[in-house]
Amino acid sequence: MQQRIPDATIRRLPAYLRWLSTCNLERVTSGILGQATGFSSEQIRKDLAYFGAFGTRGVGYEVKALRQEILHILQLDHGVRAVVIGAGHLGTALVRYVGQLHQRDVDIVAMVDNNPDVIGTKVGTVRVESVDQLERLVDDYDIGIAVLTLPASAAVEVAERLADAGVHAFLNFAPVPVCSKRPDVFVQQIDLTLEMQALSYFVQSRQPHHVK
Amino acid sequence: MQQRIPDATIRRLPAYLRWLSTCNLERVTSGILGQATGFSSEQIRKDLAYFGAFGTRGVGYEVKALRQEILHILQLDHGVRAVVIGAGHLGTALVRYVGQLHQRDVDIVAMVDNNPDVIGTKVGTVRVESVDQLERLVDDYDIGIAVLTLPASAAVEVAERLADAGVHAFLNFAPVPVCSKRPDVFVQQIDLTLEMQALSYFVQSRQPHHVK
DNA sequence: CCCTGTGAATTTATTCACAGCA
DNA sequence: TGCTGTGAATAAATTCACAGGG
Repeated sequence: MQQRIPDATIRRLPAYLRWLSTCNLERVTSGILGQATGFSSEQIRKDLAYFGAFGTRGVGYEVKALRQEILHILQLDHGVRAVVIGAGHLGTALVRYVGQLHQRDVDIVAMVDNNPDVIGTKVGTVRVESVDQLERLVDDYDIGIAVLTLPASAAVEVAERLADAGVHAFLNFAPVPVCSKRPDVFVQQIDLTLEMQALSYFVQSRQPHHVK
Repeated sequence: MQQRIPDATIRRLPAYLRWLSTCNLERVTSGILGQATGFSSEQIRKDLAYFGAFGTRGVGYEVKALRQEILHILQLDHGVRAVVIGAGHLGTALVRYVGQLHQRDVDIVAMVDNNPDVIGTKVGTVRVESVDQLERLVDDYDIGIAVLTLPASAAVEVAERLADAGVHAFLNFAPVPVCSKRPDVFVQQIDLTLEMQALSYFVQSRQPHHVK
């Protein structure tokens, strides 16, 4: 074995995981899981087979064991800690939203802002820290992921600081590319206006397909 | 001509568009545009060539003309109207966020909620309407896009109603697949917890690549 | 016989390489 | 010469098809 795992596979695993966590079944087949998550059964079998043979032929997969397996693959059994940079509308909304879900796989341990009025306040159970403390925070909490919800003007510089401090994974809501020159850093861009503009095309073309 | 346009191409066009709208240049080359947006110059040339030959050999592209062309391709010169369903933390944050950007290509004309306390209030300039008025709203404003920021429990049903009313494009923040049985409906899923879980994998693997 | 696991075929997307026009 | 436009080559992802164990 030991071949490279497709990106696309990794992105589907969390969807499988969520369904497995809420299905209340002992066993599933790739067909059932596919129905529930919207992917084809072959795709699911192929995705899982990259990591080993977890199923039983003629029967299917043990839900509990499969769930553990995916948690392990995604390194969610270690517990990953994240910071949200920017305590504006979007940042606070995300923190509250994630807080509502009882899901402690990825733990948001702090928020960061530069506005003295919000530094020291709390959003749910999460404290807002000063951006001056950024490096210390990353170090103290062993931060793996940073969620960027700040203005484009500030995002590039702060991302650079975070990367220097050892954060190698970003979820970037700022409408600007960050750390694009750093191959050691993984950036997932989420850009609402861009998504909506792309949707505009698909509205008219009415193409018969779904995107995950 | 008249071949099928790759999805991936359509998703890149909005990024080109944004940069063209803010670059303050007369002309660009595919190389410059690539540098700025993080894509390769060949990819940009190929993307644009699907729709015609807009450039001049040895020179590059006329910024203003190219911008118009992309607006037209994405149907953003028509003006597309959107509703945000759910006036909770996330919904209001999104509306404020998009309101801040002066960008009237996709116009958020209303929000919808079922909570009597927020119905009738305003988020920025956008009014919150009752979910009872959903169908009338879609019809009156000729809504093309719906942004779903409501609980999973309600999302499926409301999406179905929207689709019946004629909305064929969704940006779905609810952690549940919607309208998966309707090939005429295009759904772009955005799922924060799933994205973060996938990031967790990439943190450890430190793969040298970027995702757009 | 059912459902997994997997090579092979196909489709989709990206990169290369260069011909051709300003 | 410089940069576009594009066929050809490559790489990535998905679907097919079926062998094989329970």
